[in-house]
Amino acid sequence: MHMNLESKVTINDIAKAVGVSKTTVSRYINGHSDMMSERTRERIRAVIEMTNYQPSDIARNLKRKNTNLIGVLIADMSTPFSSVLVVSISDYLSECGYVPIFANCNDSLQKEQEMIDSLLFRGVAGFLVNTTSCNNNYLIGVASRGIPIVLCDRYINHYNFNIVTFEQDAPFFNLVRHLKEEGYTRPVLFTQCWENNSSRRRRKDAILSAIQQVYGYDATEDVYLVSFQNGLSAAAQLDALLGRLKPGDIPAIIGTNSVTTVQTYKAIKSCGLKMPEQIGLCGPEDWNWQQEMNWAQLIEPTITTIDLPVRDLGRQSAECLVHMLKGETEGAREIMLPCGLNIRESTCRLHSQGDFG
Amino acid sequence: MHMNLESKVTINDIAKAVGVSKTTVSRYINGHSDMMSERTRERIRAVIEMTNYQPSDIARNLKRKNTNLIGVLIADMSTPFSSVLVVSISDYLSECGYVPIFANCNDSLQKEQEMIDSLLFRGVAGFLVNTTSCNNNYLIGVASRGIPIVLCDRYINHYNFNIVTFEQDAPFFNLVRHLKEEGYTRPVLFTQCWENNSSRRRRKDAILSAIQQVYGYDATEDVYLVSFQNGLSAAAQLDALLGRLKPGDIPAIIGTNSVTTVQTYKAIKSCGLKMPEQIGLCGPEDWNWQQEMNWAQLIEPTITTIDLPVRDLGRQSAECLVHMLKGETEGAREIMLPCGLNIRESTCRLHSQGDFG
DNA sequence: TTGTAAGCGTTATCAT
DNA sequence: ATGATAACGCTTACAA
Repeated sequence: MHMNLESKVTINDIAKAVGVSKTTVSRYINGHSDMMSERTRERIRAVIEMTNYQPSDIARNLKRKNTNLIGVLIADMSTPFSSVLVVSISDYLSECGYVPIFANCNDSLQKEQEMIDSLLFRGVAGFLVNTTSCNNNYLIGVASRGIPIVLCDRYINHYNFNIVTFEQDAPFFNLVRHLKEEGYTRPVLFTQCWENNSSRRRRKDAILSAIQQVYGYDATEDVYLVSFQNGLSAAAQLDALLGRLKPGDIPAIIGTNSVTTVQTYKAIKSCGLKMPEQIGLCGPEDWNWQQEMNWAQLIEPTITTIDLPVRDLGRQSAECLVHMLKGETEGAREIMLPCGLNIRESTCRLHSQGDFG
Repeated sequence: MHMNLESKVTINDIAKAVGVSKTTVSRYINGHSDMMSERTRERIRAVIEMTNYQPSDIARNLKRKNTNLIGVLIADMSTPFSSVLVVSISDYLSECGYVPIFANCNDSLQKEQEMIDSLLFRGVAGFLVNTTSCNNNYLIGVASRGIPIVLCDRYINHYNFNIVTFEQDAPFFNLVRHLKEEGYTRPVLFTQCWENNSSRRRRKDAILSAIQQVYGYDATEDVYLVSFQNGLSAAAQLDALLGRLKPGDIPAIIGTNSVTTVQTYKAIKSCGLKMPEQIGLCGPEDWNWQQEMNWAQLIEPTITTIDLPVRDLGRQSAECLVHMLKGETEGAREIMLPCGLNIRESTCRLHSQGDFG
């Protein structure tokens, strides 16, 4: 059975029932029972168990002037990426006795600051943030007051935050090399705006640098900005790309996130291009849903992806924050999570008959 | 600019600065400034604004013995359904000044009860629950202590909870009628286990009843249990179905959730059946992602779905709970949200040339 | 080994 | 119209 639901039992009740002062009970609760008579200890234990007493977090927090609340700021909660992140953060923090409070910032810097304020007044012990902006003085201000902050897959300029990100260079290098091996002569980028999104920007840079290394030229000209608002649809950009192709060019498009990649997939399909023969497509898979719903394996052809371990991202950043909260920090550092490469049909011109998972 | 980040200012500081007692300041904060001199009121206002003072939630909660915390229990946070739900609940509650605390129950009744306990001790003001079980005496116990609870798309037997669900009868009736019109002679159900999932059970019943009405027979025999664990894969069940078909039967499969439907899609594809000609497929779309990532429109053929307004579910149940918290309740009631029917290629045998969005 | 008492930042009950 | 003062449930010097 569970707690006595009738009336909230307090430390006073326990003390009275046992016949000791509440100081003694408090000591017991907090594990300072070393210098306590075995008899007292046992009786307190018994009564606490019987009554199913649990100390009030609220009173505790008031006294200790700290809470076990963690503010978690998510740039845009409505993405598949975020939902995986949220689950993993939530699972780990509650394992450790912390309570995550999630705040959806809707990609608005202003909303983000409001949330920070509100969470601060609520007394959160630290922040886990997948922030909206690259230049976030407000967050820097909070950090420099000594409030523990860990960044999830985001950079902020001019300040050394603890940070957990995905490894970019190696996987994108491998991907680009694969594209070359498959005979694609023109690797290009389709990306949403990277202005205020540090991880998008880093990804773009990593890809350009991989192309530089593998193909030996600067592909900056082949970065296509995709947007879902102002006419820069994937379809429009695909048209633009096709128009700029030289004779003999075989293009391969790298999307910088799953939405862009999916939109590009649709565009390629509807203009009748043969994939992977005439054009290749690939992108990161920021979306570790149950295998049962994996779009990249559902559609035809299946899509080559770089596998971002979003669950790990959540867990590791939460772990890192918990370390900081316990004062076990050793200076700002960056954790880079290794990413896998899932080669699938959409980029395999040569062995189209191959064995794809 | 934002709050003074230097030191937490308390009601005492304000009182001292203004030169009044903290009682007066407290009155001001809580809007009991009716019988207060204009002068005092104004001076308090000014100092509060200057210092950016905000009363401590913790102290407040301790004193008032209630909090603005809402426990939100989610059966399985890792589903697309849940992630949409979480966002909408979060958005609405924080609009109203409440703080949602999400708990992932991992489909475990035990975990759910632990979470309830922990949240109760933490002092949550109420619960929003998408619970695991149909028979949840523990939850009933909590409810009968007067703690406000609203159920999201879930039923619990033997107790009248406030509840928000999806309308089932009309949309499934329309769907089944559509199947008949398209010439499918054998509507069948593919569903995961409904034992402990009240909404799955209700959906199954609604579909069977629709078949009864439209086709005039009881299709209980054509309910196929799909599982991702013990050999009852969608592929295996599809085999079973095909084996039981009579000459001339044209089957249409109705999945009870998106995962089942997607798995069935894969199975149909890999056994080479022509869809929609030889077999139909449809299911609910419990997954209102950005339109950009909608699987049902991404794959070929596109899939006919019943559109469950998950965002509305979250918002309405949160609204309902807030009403209860404010004491504006008028007895237990059920809100049924209307669902749309998206007819797409996968069930259109007759007008396969038709215009599908 | 245990207890007393002060205080965390509020609100609420009396007074004045 | 405003102020003392006592809680709320807990922790922590300091005492004993």
